[in-house]
Amino acid sequence: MSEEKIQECKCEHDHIGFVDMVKHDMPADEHLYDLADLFKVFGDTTRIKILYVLFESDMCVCDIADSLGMTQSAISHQLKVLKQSKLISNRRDGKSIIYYLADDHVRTIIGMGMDHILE
Amino acid sequence: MSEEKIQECKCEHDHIGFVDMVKHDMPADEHLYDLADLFKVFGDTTRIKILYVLFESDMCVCDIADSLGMTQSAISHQLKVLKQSKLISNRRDGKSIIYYLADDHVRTIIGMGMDHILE
DNA sequence: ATAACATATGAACAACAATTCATATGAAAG
DNA sequence: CTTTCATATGAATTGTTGTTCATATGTTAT
Repeated sequence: MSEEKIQECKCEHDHIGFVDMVKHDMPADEHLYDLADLFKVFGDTTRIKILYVLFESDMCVCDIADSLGMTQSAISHQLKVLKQSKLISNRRDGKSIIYYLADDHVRTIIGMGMDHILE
Repeated sequence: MSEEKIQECKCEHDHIGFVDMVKHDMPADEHLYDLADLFKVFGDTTRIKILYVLFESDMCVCDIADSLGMTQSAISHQLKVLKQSKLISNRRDGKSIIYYLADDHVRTIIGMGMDHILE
């Protein structure tokens, strides 16, 4: 046990009550990690830009790279991250791979974020 | 200009059209940074846990630390981050500083995230 | 088959972020 | 005013992440 590492303060608030309440409604650790990982994906301007680009139209990798003025490799790495989070998906079209938004969660989440920063 | 660093692909899609369209609807760089910064805040399990704790009740620093089994210092550092993003706010109550959720964006954004990871 | 092209990937490097530890601040009680 | 307590902060450390560079994969066209 590493309980002794955490200092107990002596403030007058109801420790035990809160701790129990929290334990009850806190999601499972696994879900908390997944949730943080999802938000991490939105926490990078390159990925946000890619998502905005895909708001407009399904698009191949090289067009995304050109649109953002970045290298194909950098974009490809980030597309992989976005795909792992199931925010985007892709299909082949001839030589190109076309990426597109997987569902509407992306728009909603980014919309909520925008609402907050624009107060 | 560093335009020559970015390679142009020769795929048959309508480059110029897309680039223009994107430029039109892409938010200003400043907003994109703010947006990414906001999501970065949600991209850490410690901060997510703190927010969940505050869903239950306004709470002082030491109670938050105890609830999560973490040191006061670690929590205090993260509370600062959360406050800078205006997700939480605080008030003094005697010797303690009580933190509380600043508005309902937090619940909505985390709710959207949960929706996505739970498919 | 072979060449050309679009995309993916692995390793390396640099920038960043989270926790710890030690200590500072600042309110409250004696 | 001095002590105590709750919180804040700075520096150091360690782990993580984004881009670049070089190269691999796999499809299409000749």
